[in-house]
Amino acid sequence: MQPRTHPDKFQKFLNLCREHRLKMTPQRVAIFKVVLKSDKHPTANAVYRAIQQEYPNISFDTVNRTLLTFAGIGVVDVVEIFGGAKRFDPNGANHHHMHCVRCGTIIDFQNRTYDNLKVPEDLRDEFRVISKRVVFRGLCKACRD
Amino acid sequence: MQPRTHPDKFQKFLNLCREHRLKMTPQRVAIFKVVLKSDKHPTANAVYRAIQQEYPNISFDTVNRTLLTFAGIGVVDVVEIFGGAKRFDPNGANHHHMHCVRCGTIIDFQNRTYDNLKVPEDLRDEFRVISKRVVFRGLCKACRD
DNA sequence: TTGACAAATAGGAGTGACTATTATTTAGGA
DNA sequence: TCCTAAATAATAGTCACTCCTATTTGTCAA
Repeated sequence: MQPRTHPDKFQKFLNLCREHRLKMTPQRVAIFKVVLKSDKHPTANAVYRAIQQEYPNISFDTVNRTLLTFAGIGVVDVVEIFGGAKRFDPNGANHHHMHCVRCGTIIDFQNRTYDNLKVPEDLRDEFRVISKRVVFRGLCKACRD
Repeated sequence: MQPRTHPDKFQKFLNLCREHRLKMTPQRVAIFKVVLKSDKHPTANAVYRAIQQEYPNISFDTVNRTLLTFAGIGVVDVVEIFGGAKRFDPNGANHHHMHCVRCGTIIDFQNRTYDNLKVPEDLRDEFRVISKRVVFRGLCKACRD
């Protein structure tokens, strides 16, 4: 049941669900495992298609609703987009994004300096910041040529 | 025809359209003026509803297509979102965004330090950066209470 | 100034991505 | 084991585009 890799992530997932009184269904486990394994930033539909291999009778609505529930309790993140379907991110670590304006690919990258950006003093009264991210738009190597 | 304020922005708009061989139709002028006046980050539908006051027969498709055309030549920007309808931004100046996770409001803010973020050396080979933006997610003052 | 024509628009149909509804099933506590 | 609230499957409905086609209109060249 538990993936061989990421045992700590799976445990953290179980703990978050327990904290929020979510029932542990086989569908939820399967959805979590698919998102966790994905190195991209899958849409609800992409997760749905992957899950169907194992659960042919699962409904899209269940997948989508579950992903939104997971986002609500911090199991996954919803990623910023410039239109189109929502994308989900299992990457718990702080990271930043590059978006290719031509092919739509989103590339993660790490940067300690960006992680430590200070929120300007005058904004702290207006806004409680939960997450910070630097977003680049441009052309990836393949699309640049 | 030309808005009293922003004469330079309107001229820049005309120049960009001419450069790209776009015909200057009354619909395009009206759409540009609506987006320019908007201090929010309107959706295509919001622009459509505003335009209808002046042009009751304009079609949604014309508004949407025109906004995408404008985005393509740099007259407006498409703003990062976390789902839902595309949002457009007339603010030519470099700026950054705060998104309220509860009510969805997007607040612009200026920050010189963020404007001058250096793109990491090792990414410059992989990606040609066109724009940079810092994106906060959190709770605005109204939703925090 | 006046055609000619490619570009642009209006209206409407079609598609993808959710989102709501409802009957049925099930996880998890008493 | 039983009960109940939560979760799911199936499906209908809504929203945000996106495509298609007939008609109109800027723009340019004569």
